[in-house]
Amino acid sequence: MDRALLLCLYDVLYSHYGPQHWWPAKTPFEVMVGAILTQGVAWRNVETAIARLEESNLLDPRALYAAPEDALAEHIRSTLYYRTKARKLKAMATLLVEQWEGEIARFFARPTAVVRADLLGVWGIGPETADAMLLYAGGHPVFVVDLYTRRIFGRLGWITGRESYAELQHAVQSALVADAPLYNEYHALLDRLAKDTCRARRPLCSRCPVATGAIVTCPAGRLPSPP
DNA sequence: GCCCAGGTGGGTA
DNA sequence: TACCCACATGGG
Repeated sequence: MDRALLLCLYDVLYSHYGPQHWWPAKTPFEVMVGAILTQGVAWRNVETAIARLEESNLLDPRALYAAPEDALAEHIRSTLYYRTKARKLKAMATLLVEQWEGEIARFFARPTAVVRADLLGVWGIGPETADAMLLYAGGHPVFVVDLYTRRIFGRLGWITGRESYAELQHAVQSALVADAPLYNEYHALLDRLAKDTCRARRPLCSRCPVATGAIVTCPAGRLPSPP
């Protein structure tokens, strides 16, 4: 992954869209809950579930840990696979309460690799969810690779699309400095771009700043034209 | 009515 | 390892 191209794309997106203010949550624990609930669904479906959990005072590790799984499931029906996700939330709360007394800050205040291994050990938390939690709840400098990231990089011709999660993450992280605020904003901007283009079934070359001419004049001046 | 949305775990070849 | 499938709502 080319450092100059990555930074160029970032600059173009940031100047076009501005800061995205991710993650939209009041507490780190709410980020962790949201990271599980958003698996495989659009964020708007998650918002109603988060609101219902908040109304019932369940956006707290101990409260979630103590709540019956079936009752929990009813609160999050809007997020698809709600029974599965209720089980995932309980698994996460079990780790945080039984091993960390519900103290999120202390849980994250360890080396990135150690926290990541703990998260990946929880049933229902895979690499993308673990990294979203590390970055947006714990402030750890890990680049989150999601479907949107793959689509954008793929359409720019930067990747083949067959790379593994770890390969893509390593490619980005080794090209950029380890910088949590940068990774935070970059991921959010890629998401925004993808929603404006890929998901709307719109070609990358219309309505997309990558092809509006901004790229052509970027300092690196080497971004390939979209197909 | 039909398709798909910010993933993960489990099963099979 | 590399697919394939279940999970099971809501909006376009």
